[in-house]
Amino acid sequence: MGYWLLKSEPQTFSLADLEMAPDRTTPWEGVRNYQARNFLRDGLQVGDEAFFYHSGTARPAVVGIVQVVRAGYPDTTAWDPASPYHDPGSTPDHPRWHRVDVRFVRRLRRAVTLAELKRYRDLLGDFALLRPGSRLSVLPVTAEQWAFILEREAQAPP
DNA sequence: GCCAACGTTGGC
DNA sequence: GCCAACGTTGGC
Repeated sequence: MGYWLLKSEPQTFSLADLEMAPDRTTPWEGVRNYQARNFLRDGLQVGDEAFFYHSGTARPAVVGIVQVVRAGYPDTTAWDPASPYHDPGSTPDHPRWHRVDVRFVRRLRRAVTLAELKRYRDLLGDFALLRPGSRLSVLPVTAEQWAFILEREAQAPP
């Protein structure tokens, strides 16, 4: 089973929004970066778990856990001219962008902030989130990194 | 609001 | 294929 991290700006779509969504499930769509697209299309499998990460805030942090309930399938918002994610280069015959469906699992007992993760950079190894200038909105997490962040959750903030 | 990092575009 | 210009992301 794989582990991932999904970024979202809470003002656009927050963990609370997911909690209130029908079935507590949402398509993870609108990703328009090829590397992230490849993870969505080929990497994330049903049953995989992902951290829900809030970016673009004063306190960027891992705030929850979601589970993949549908593996990669075409992102139809790409060929919807009314969608902010419209991309005329993607067509039903040749979809360029993909999405997955994720379901809310739980909120973390406390947010584990980016600042905190940076303090433990040495213990986290090569973590995609901590790479300089990393802007990937979908990124892989190793089993060790996953376990470590859950350990941090169980402890008092540093 | 600023700025660094990065991806994409398009001229050549 | 190179590279400058531009737009976007996202932390601070």
